[in-house]
Amino acid sequence: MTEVLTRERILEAAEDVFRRFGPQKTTVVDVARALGVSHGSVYRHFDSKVALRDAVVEAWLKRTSDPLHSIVSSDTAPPTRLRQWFDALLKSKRLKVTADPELFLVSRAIFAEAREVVAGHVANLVGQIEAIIRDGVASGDFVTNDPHAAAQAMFDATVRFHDPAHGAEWADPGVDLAFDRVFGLMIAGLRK
Amino acid sequence: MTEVLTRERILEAAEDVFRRFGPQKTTVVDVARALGVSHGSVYRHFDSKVALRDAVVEAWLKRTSDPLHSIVSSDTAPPTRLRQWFDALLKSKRLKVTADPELFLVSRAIFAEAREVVAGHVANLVGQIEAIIRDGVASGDFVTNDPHAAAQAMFDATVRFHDPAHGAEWADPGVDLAFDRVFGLMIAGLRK
DNA sequence: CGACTGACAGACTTGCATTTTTGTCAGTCC
DNA sequence: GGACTGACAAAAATGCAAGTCTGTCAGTCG
Repeated sequence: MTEVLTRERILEAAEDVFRRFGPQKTTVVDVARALGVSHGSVYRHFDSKVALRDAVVEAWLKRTSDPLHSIVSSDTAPPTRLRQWFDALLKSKRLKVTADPELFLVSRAIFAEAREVVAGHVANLVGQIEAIIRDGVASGDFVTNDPHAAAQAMFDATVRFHDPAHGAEWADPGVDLAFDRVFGLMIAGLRK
Repeated sequence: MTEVLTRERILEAAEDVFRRFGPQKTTVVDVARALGVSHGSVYRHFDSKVALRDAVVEAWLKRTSDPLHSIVSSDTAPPTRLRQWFDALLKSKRLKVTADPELFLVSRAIFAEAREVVAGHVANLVGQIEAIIRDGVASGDFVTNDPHAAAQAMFDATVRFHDPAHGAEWADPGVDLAFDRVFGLMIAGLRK
């Protein structure tokens, strides 16, 4: 009758419970209870509560970067595509602040702890920017002899608009204008 | 024999005591004791402990922006001058993390609270960048029809390198390279 | 008269005893 | 035999009583 307990079932249940109670307030006994098992069983799949929390946030972050892939491989002109990509990234980040404030707060903490969960996520995003820049170089829209460095630079320069540490500033009505200015300067640099 | 109690004398004493004990741990009675007065007297000059703390941090931040003025008005070529200015800013910020970790931590908190103390500091810095950009436009080194927007963009794009929220990342040996990439892209955007 | 004091109420901290939670592991059960 | 349980020790969180700090204000003192 009962399904076998898998990593995936635990992750799903944990995300639900985290969302209800906030990750700070939920205990691994709560997660186990939601699955109808003892908390000892959860420890067969995750070494610690921190590992579980990180895995939940990782999956949640992955759902940010996945839909952006379709923009990367669209056939819009690279400068416009780059803008669409960033707009989608920022929109998704802002949605997360309002839709999942609890998980957003944890991701903020995890970013600060510089865990390698985040390094993977960032590398993925930078890779996507790089792909668009390479297309732009091929089409003659962009000029750069190091697309990877340019992609890193764009990611770093837009930290204020996508890093959870700055989440509070996104409510300010001036951020859109601020992003516009930064994006304009970057794209001018790429167009040379 | 005893001097009159002034705002300035309180600020000086408070900064000293904050540096010793950390602003969290120092009480206004401690500050008053350092001045040989009762804490009630401190309240004649500052409305609250928060107001005192903000004033101390304001003075401390002002000492960052003041020495940068001499770079703004130097006669180095604008692109080089802009780089020197940023190098000086980042160096000073990093010095503060190590030299005054206690005050640095408070400034982090104050930045997050978005107090208007910080708005003034930022406006000042952006004004300095703007002045260098205007010189660059005059000399033909830079092309932009909105030097103020360009200055704001440069400030926002370098948030990762000067905002206290990112202080922990400055220890990473890769930051210098990261700043180089961002600065290179921005300057290319200004040169057009 | 105005700079300054210090007693005071209420808000906020601290320290500590109690309870909860994490993480382990010997043992059960299918 | 391997998935799972639940009693257990150690670590961490909680609540709460006692102490400390902030901010005020009536009153002193030169």
